[in-house]
Amino acid sequence: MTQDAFSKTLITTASDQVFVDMRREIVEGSIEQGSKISEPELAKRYGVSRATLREALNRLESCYLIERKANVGCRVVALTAERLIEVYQVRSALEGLACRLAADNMAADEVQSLKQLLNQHLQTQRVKEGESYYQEAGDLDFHYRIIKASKNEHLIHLLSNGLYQLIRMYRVQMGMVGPRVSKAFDEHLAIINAIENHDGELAELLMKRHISASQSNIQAKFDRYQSM
Amino acid sequence: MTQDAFSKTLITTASDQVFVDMRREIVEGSIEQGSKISEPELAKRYGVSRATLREALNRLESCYLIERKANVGCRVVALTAERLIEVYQVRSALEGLACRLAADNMAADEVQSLKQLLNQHLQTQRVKEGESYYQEAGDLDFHYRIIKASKNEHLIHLLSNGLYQLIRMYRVQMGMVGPRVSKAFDEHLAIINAIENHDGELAELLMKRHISASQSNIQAKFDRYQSM
DNA sequence: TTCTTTAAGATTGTCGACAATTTGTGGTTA
DNA sequence: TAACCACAAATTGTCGACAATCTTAAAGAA
Repeated sequence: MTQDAFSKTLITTASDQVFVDMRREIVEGSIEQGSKISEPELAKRYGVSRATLREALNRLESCYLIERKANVGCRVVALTAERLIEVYQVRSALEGLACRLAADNMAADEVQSLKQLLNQHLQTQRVKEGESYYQEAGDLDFHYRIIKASKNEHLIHLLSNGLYQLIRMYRVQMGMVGPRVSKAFDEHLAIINAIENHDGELAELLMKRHISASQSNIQAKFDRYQSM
Repeated sequence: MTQDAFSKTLITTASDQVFVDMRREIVEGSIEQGSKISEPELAKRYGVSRATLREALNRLESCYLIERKANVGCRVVALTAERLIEVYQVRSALEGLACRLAADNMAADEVQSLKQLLNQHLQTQRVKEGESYYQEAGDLDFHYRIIKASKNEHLIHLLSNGLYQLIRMYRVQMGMVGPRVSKAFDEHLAIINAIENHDGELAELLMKRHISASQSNIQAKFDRYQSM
């Protein structure tokens, strides 16, 4: 899988490595959602001490991938329909804000670069039809750039380090890969235009609508998944 | 100081205690903003091992009160004008959402209870004029109830455990105590009315405006503080 | 049988010590 | 003088072991 912009984490220490590895395994489902986590077992598996593992667990907790209870232990987050709605409500508000700020702040060359990304994205799409990871990474990169362009460090952190891994987890495990391609492209284009015109209000509205559509899409998959 | 609803944390372990204690000291300024944190020193001061202290530091990091760099250490967050703006932009978006959801979800008796809180709040205000903590706690409780009424657990967690301690830190250390009392009361009342009428759109707008006013207020204090 | 109690097992919380890395200081060289 | 390097001190990262707590399963009472 090609790595998306959200997943790039500077790895310095052993616990960084464990954190990144576990994050990937949880998001991709290798470590099953809702399952209990045994500290001794995982420490052995990653070849580190429990202290190091616990450091990683702490960080996984702050990005909402695991939940802890004192004297009881950790559990991987469970993907429920309710949580999906909650997360997307929050995402909509935050990314709407990011998009409005981006419309205010983004320089002309940044907008051009974003347009270029979108075109490139479309090309890849046509050539590699069916290979979903490119699209997934592409979509994420688009959102990432806009979030970055908000220039609001707190907001950037909240979305990149906090929310997006959980969103990815839903998308990956629901098998969100193909269908919404061309439609999402048009929506992205409309958002860029609003940003280019520095129309923050419109940009925010379009982004919220875009995310709302994404939510409906994933929710439909979720319902199908549930009824199997 | 009377404790506000946001600060109530269930204390089970030693690191819970250290976490709550340090949080209070950082918010109130006993541990100076921007100062470096020495793990051995603080561990000794709280009478716990470094492992326990580090557990607490991890949690302080996830509520944005300290910042860590690998192999370098922790530093208490620095209260800057830029960060204040960033935090309030995020707060406005999230609490606006919370308020809209509350307007959709809140039951009649919950609304009554909220009205009652506001009245009680006003009484206390008149009696204890000058004693600022009541007001501070009262205002926070008002916001807390609305956030809770959103019924969105993710949003609740994001605001209560994530953002509000940092907001409190600004308010406490800037000495936000007295002046905006009666005006804030009217704004609170208008918000309740919108919620009672289940007018989510209006409730969101009013809450955002209320927070925006709060921001201007605190920012003015900040500028005065800076120029001293 | 069903509910409560109790004890054994397993898991998490905490500790002190060691290893790895960074920081500060002093000396050397251009 | 200024820049660079080397070394020492201090700090953070990591480890294995012990203490406190929870879970489970067996034994006993209603």
